[in-house]
Amino acid sequence: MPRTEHRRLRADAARNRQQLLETAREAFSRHGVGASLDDVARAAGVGPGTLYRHFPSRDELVLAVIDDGLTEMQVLGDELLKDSDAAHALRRWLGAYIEQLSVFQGLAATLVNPPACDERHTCRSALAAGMALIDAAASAAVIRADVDANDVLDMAAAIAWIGEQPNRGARHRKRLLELLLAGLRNPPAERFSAS
Amino acid sequence: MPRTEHRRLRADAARNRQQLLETAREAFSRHGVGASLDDVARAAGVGPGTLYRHFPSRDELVLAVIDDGLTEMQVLGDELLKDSDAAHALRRWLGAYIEQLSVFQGLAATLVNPPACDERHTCRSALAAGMALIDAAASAAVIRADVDANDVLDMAAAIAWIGEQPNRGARHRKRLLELLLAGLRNPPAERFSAS
DNA sequence: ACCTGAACACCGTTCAAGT
DNA sequence: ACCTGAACACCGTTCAAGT
Repeated sequence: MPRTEHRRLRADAARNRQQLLETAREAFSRHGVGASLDDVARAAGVGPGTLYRHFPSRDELVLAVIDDGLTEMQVLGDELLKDSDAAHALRRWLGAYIEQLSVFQGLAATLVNPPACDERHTCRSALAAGMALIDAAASAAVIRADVDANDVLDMAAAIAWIGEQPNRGARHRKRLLELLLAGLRNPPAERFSAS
Repeated sequence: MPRTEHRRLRADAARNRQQLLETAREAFSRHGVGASLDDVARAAGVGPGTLYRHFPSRDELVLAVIDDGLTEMQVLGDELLKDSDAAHALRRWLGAYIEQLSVFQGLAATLVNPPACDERHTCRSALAAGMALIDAAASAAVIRADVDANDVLDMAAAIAWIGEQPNRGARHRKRLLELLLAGLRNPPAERFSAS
């Protein structure tokens, strides 16, 4: 069952909520996560107050819209954890994560924002799955053991952020992911003298 | 002479322009580059129309405020180009560049945006200086020769972007820069099988 | 040539009134 | 219990009138 109906709602309220989610997805696709919430409410056929009742903040609405995608990230992470090739598993997951953060313009910022992406959200489960993969790769010694897993996830989000800038796209994301992976794979600076 | 007076202006116009720049710097420091332009104009003692006359867009104002900082980046780049240690020079410059992009919340996005950072701006000279350093490092074989210099600059901006997110800061930027440098220094994936 | 500030359009958010 | 939509505050942007 979809997590978007986890709470018991009156029939009309559930319908409104669903309608808001669909309309919001459409609006975010077209105009990014900064799309006008007034327009969303209007297109969903409800008053602005109804939107705010269901989703107290923009971030809340954004996270609800991509809830399914985040669940997929978690499921994928759990599956890839069984993969015997930890390096391959990590690359796959990070690639998928970056693409997930790129479905709406401005989405990366929402996921990187701790107040938005808190314990109540699927977002956290997705990140936890990613951290497990990073840890596994470190244990298998296919990446360095001295990197902070949160830094890796931050870098992935940063790559998605770059990709959503003008004149950039999927190709850039791929290249930058390779750059990140190269940095993970290799020992810290030797030839680079500190400061 | 400061580039902020490159055009001849009537005395009162020049004074207004200078006042706007100072007030804007203050506002951007406090509220990020998204600060209210109305407030800036009010605090500078001019009407909103005057602000728009001097700076047709927010990006234009932002770039004017950090113009000196960008010039410093260019000068630093030119100096470091003479450094015999190309790896050290690159690290120094990228570190300074990341810090420069972190002086205001949201600044990194402005610099990454091509329509904002175009040929008329000091911003381009700064980026050119950085690219020269990257090329020099590649020629000296202290970094891989197959990385796109623009990707490196993008990554630096992305690191600054991460650093301006909640719960992150200068320490994160340092760590992530090391991660980037490790990726530059080392050959592309071997152990990581493609796809 | 430059400045002023009213005016317009738009948006997020709240809340009293309704069902 | 939930919805409605008017109302409020705020902001970017323009432009006619002024000096």
